[in-house]
Amino acid sequence: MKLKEEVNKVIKAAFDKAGIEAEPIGVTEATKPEFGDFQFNGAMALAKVLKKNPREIATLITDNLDTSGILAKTQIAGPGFINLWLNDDWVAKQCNEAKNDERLGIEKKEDPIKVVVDYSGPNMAKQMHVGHLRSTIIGDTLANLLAFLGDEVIRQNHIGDWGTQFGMLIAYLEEQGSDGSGSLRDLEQFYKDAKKRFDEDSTFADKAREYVVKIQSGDAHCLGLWKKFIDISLGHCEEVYKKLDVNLAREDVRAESFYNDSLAKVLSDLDKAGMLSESDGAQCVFLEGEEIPVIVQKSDGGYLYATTDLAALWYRANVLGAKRISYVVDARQGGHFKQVFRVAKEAGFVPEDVKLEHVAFGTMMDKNGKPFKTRDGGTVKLIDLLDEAVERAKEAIKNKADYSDEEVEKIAKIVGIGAVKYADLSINRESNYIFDWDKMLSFEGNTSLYMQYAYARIQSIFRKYGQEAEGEIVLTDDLEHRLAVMLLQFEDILKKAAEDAAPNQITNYLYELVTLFMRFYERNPILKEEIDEKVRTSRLLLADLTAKTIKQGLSILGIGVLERL
RNA sequence: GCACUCGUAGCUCAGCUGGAUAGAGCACCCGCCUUCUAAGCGGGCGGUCUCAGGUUCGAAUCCUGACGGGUGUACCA
Repeated sequence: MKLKEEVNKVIKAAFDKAGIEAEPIGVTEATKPEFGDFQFNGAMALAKVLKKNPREIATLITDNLDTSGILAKTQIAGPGFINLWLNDDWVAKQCNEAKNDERLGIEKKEDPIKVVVDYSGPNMAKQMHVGHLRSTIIGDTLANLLAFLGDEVIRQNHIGDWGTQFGMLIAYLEEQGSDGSGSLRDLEQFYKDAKKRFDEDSTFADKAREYVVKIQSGDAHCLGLWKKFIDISLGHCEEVYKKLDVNLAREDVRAESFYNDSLAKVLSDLDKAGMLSESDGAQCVFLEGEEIPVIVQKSDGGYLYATTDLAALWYRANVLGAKRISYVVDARQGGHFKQVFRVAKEAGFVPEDVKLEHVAFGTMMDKNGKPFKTRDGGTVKLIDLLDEAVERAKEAIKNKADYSDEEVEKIAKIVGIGAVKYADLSINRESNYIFDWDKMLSFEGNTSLYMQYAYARIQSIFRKYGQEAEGEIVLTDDLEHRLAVMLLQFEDILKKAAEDAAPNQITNYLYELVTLFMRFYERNPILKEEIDEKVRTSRLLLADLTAKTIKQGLSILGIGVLERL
């Protein structure tokens, strides 16, 4: 239900009827319940244009507002605010329609486009650490969200599998024996050991350098080793994805190496476009207004990540046919993407109508506001964080109820992982954020558990009720009214969140929704004997729609719900 | 130096297409389980929205500047 749009239509109709030629600005949610459901603040702005005082204009508008349909009541307040109350019957009717619809009344986009969401992008030479969390889950959420709204989403995992360090790594892998899966269990350690070997033994170092060249020239033996290394390394990532319940599969992997054969063409195309110039022996693109050029080929002939990104942009726009390409990458790469996007557009690699966006996110800091490191200067491994989250959830559940071990496992996974994801998704992605182990694993207040708990409570009501609720939603008080209106806002929220690529708008909404529901739950009993049958049915249905909305919202965030908690 | 970004309660953060008395969570204090799950609900405490100008009927929100944190700044990704 595009709620705002419906209300805006009513305002527009009033404008037409009143003979006001200006296009009305959109309504906004009322800032307080006393001010109704929505407010229209356009009267003040029109004062100058129409040369009338704002209250007069507000009166003119309200006199022409149709209060026989969507709206029940209007009110002029302050300098010329128009407060709008939605009609209970109309709201109830919309809720009734939503509850009978699989998609909760949310239509699929009429004009879907292909969208590439580039996220996660782990480096194959390194263990995934907490810093990779944001890209992975923000990207996954964005992909889920766009897919739900109807776009054709193409997930792309641009893994780092190419570069000089792989010579060293595969040389070391070879030395460690044929299988490698054992010594590769801890990639961080493996890298350190290989590096140590590289630094201490010149014969090994020479071999490593030789292997780099060999992989790049397609030597079968080295390529085989490299593939094995990537396979094992990617397997580690997939273990994390599985634990995180992230929708990234093998077929979404489009590694750096995939673009290897296109790099020379990137250069020649840039040259054809007359954008290439040499500087200090390197091939560069100088952009107007930019101090630093985009280097696409080093003086030694090697290519750089800008070159790969250009090849990837070309591929995504022309082969995959994407109209929106979203890179969910650390904000520190903002300068890089700004330049690469410009080069891609100016060189015609990407058509004008394709939207390129860097969905940037802030850096993780420690409690002192310094870039995050563990005490010993390392990084917190993502897999350890996830395991710890599940462990803590387990502890919290154990003394709650008499669950079987199996149930405890299942619940702890959903609760623990949900908490970690929610903690990350619920903050504005653009700001830096402080990594706080305890906060991330907290189950109090604005956490995923709060939503899961509300969901479980609702399911519990239905278990107790023991039958399907048949009937209609009828709103009987202000709290039910507010809850119902909030439920109808779901689509508006999702649309905005998709546009802004901002998962925290969804968490904010869910939190507010659930807060309202919790109050409703406390104040408006459902199964008590003295409750009128029709009221009971209506409340049951309202609770049901709330549960479905929570479930759908959390599902977009990649967080599960439980029937019992 | 230049560029980007952030600065809101003791702490962690919302709010930023300009709107009415700036909101949560945590922490602290008080109240609520014979009544649908107390991982909950209600109430209290807590703010010169970094500072100074400007635009506006109206600024936490937009603009300019200062200060402070973070980040980036040609052959790593």
